[in-house]
Amino acid sequence: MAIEMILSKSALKFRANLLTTNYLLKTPFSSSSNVDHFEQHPQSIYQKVANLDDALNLFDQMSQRRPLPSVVKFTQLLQSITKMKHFSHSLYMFNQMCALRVRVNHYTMSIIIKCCCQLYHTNDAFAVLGFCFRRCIVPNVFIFSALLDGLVHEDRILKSEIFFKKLIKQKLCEPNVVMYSTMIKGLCKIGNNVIAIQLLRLMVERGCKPDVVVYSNIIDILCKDKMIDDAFKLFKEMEASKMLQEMLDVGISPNVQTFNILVDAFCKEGKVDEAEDVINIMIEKRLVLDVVSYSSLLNGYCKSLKIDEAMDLFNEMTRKGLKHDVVTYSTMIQGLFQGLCNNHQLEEALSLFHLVGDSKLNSDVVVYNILIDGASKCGKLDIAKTLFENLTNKGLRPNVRTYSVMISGLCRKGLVGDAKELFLKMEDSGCPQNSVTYNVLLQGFLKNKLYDDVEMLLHEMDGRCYSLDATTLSMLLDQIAARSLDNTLLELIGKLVPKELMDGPIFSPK
DNA sequence: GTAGGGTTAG
Repeated sequence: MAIEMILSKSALKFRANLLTTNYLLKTPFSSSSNVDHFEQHPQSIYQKVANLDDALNLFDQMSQRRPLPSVVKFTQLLQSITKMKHFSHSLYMFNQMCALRVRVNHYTMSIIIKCCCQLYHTNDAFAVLGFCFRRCIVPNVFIFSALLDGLVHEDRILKSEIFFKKLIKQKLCEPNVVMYSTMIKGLCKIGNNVIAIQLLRLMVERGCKPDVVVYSNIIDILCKDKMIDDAFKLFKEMEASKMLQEMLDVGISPNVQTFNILVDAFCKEGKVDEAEDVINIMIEKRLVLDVVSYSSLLNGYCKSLKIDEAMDLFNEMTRKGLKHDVVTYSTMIQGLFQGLCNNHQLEEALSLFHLVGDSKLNSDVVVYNILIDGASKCGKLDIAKTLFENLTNKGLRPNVRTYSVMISGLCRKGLVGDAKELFLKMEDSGCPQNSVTYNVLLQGFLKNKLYDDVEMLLHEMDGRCYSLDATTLSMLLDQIAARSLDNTLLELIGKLVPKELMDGPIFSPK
């Protein structure tokens, strides 16, 4: 079978440490009862567990029932945990489900694949396909979408394109609107907007009707594409309205979210007044503004440093009964930091953070990243350090951005030794460094005149195929000009310069 | 009972 071809390579790479392959493959077909006697919980409880502890307790209870609750209930619980982003716990629970011989199905497998992907183990996710086949679960569009999203998530856009084309050519799966939307997002991620728009045309040709999400995405990328300079701004706006017209032509009315994209686009260009106009049109059209509409405008105010307006809007949302979520809090906190970084604002940001209390809103690593970065940019490294410790104490795992902002903060204070130590700790903590981490540390070394370390790091970057960002590059060239660095390094540096910096925008010739 | 659009690092 053709699909075995897709599996063969990735299956070999399957790492047993994530999902114990042998164990999974040995688990015989289910003997889980079709009759569900676990009815004392209302239906919704599996989908609405409040936190990880509750979910794990519920899972224990369910596991002890005989006969076992249905796979639907197990899967719903699995999904709740996945939505809370406890991906490793989901995988653990999946293993337990298999041990209990729950007859896992398409729903279960698409969740498991998503978990692997979110943990940056997309190769393992592909290997999970082998498990599906052994269980006679023929991958469907949900499973393939999850895999495609995994490749996009890992920035393996070329791979995702190949995979997507393979699915179509070998008739393994006819992509639906969500899958096209994922592929379009991937293409946009690497600035391949032209191809993204071609794909929009292709999906129409193939009889798949783009929906508001696809159009919103296209409008979004047309609006915020930084590759196109100011001269093309007008074109972008025209193109955006053409899209709106097309949407009307195919009978999709712009909804709140479509307007949201326009609000967002205006805000990102610093045109808050125009964004306000759009909001007013929405109000005229009696569209109910949702948390996303406000979120975009909030972001607009913050980016334009109109912090008072942002705070007013933030409070207005509460008055209108809209619930703040992780994104609105993050945006507001970020805004408070983005001001003049004076003590007053740092305090305000921190008090907002504490105001949230003990909810999941202040257990979000993104919020911590913003706070840590903000605090260290305000010169309050001690606060940044405390936040970093708090995060770990809460059982949250710092991600690559957390480490990068911490390393950057340490270097800013000249604590390069500590920065280096943290940098080395990353790999052991299961959070490998990326190109940004390298650039941050490299800048730290340069600023602190540690030229031997600079050279060593450049070689490591070469080995990992990472590239230099514009700031690091110019700092390196300055040091070479000043003869602090040997000009024999130029060849190595040349290898580390990304093509975009040399030639400007690249458009795929395909 | 499944998936895709709004927040973070150089």
